[in-house]
Amino acid sequence: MTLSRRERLRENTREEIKTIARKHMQEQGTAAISLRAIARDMGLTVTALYRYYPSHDELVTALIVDAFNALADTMEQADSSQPRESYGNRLMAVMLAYREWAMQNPADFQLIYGNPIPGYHAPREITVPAVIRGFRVVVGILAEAMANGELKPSADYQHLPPHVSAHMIEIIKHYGYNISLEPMYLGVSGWVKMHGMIMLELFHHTPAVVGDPEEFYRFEITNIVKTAGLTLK
Amino acid sequence: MTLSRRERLRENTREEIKTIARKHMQEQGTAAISLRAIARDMGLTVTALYRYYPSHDELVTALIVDAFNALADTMEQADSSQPRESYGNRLMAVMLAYREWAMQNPADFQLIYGNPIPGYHAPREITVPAVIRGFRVVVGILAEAMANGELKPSADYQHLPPHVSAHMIEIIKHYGYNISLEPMYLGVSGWVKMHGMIMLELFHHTPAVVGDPEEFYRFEITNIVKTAGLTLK
DNA sequence: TGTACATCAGTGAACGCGCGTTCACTGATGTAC
DNA sequence: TGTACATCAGTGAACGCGCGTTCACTGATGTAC
Repeated sequence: MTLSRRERLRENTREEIKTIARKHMQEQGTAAISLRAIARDMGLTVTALYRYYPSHDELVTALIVDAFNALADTMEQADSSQPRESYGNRLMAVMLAYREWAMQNPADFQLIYGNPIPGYHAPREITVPAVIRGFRVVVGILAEAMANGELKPSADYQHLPPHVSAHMIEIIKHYGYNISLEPMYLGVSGWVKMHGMIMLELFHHTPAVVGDPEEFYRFEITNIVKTAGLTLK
Repeated sequence: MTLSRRERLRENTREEIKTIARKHMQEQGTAAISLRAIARDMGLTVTALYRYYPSHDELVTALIVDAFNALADTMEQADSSQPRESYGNRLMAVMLAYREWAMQNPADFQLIYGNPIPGYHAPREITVPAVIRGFRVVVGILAEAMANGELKPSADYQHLPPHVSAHMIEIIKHYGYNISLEPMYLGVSGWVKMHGMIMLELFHHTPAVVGDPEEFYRFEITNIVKTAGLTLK
């Protein structure tokens, strides 16, 4: 579908607004996204922005959706950069890409996973599908590995508390993940650790403890992958 | 050291200011700590507050220090609630207390571990010792367990990347932790996972995935403790 | 025990700045005949 | 191909609100002789 000249200009302006909003987030934090400040930077009056986003909240929502999608894009790319049958390497690549993206886009990461913006409530019907996309990448790799008998059966997950396993099975059905409980559990368990390391690094808590956060991260995710019984080539 | 009547009243007012600031944080987020709003709630003029805290930033610093200390208090109490020789149970109790505190004081947890407040920079010489206190509890338990031969030697930590192990050894020396590298690594590795689960729960990302975040948390930390070779009684 | 003086808590006006949103408008660009 | 009209981008004033900080001040409480 081709866009008219006017529509193209309009799209450009919408993108420019988001770009400047992101710059402000990097510099002042996610709470500092301000229509007036953006307008000032663009050499426009505030009111002009209302032609592009009907309110402050709509702009924030657009930024959140963009961030989730950019993160998922990065993960998908990392996945496809490795040979299909090297499940361990694919998982490593995805996890490294996840951290890499967070470090290069700290404000966007805070926007989607950090403190909520005061007074803003994300509409779940918009953000949830975007989260799913990223998680699906991890789950997909684990499912393929399992199907090919490369996942070490862990004693752990058989003792999962009843509510947790029931809910995970529910989720698997609901989102159409084509996997069993074990890879689902492994995915979540690895994800929370990844997330902890990244959050702590992002807010400068880990460097003081581990020295080199990237080395530490790499070490930890290597262990996760090995514990799952996957081999690295 | 006894305080005069005036000094006691003064201390009360300082505490009341912080209490109301915390209430505002819970309701509006950490970025919403405002001297004017606090004064309004107390029935005072803004300028009166300047008698108690010389600036907005000083108040925030006081809140941060309080939060770190309250968290460390909770951890120490949990530790001493268990028999001295039940290292596994002590560790479990401390980790459960850590989450419990975060859930009961979400705003304080965000204040110390979440997005920084725009324009505020925490003076490290004040906050760092407060962080150390909590970590020392975990490290202490691991050290005692190790001294009593209860820690399973893990193959993992021997392959720690050079920068990481060097830095950890440095930290052990600097803060006078009386432990070797292995319990230090186990402490950090467990901490980052704990942190990830709590952060995700705090911002409502996990419930959608694991159903019951507390059950999941308990399951994961039980595995951490068992993996370290500690027994639960 | 009473009085003079210092200390302290709190006031009120002001400065200079920020924000999101509504409204009636001007002037340029695109479209239909 | 030229003209009339509709669509769109952007303006400028205004509303009503928020914030931290400084300053000169009043009036109550405590202290020293």
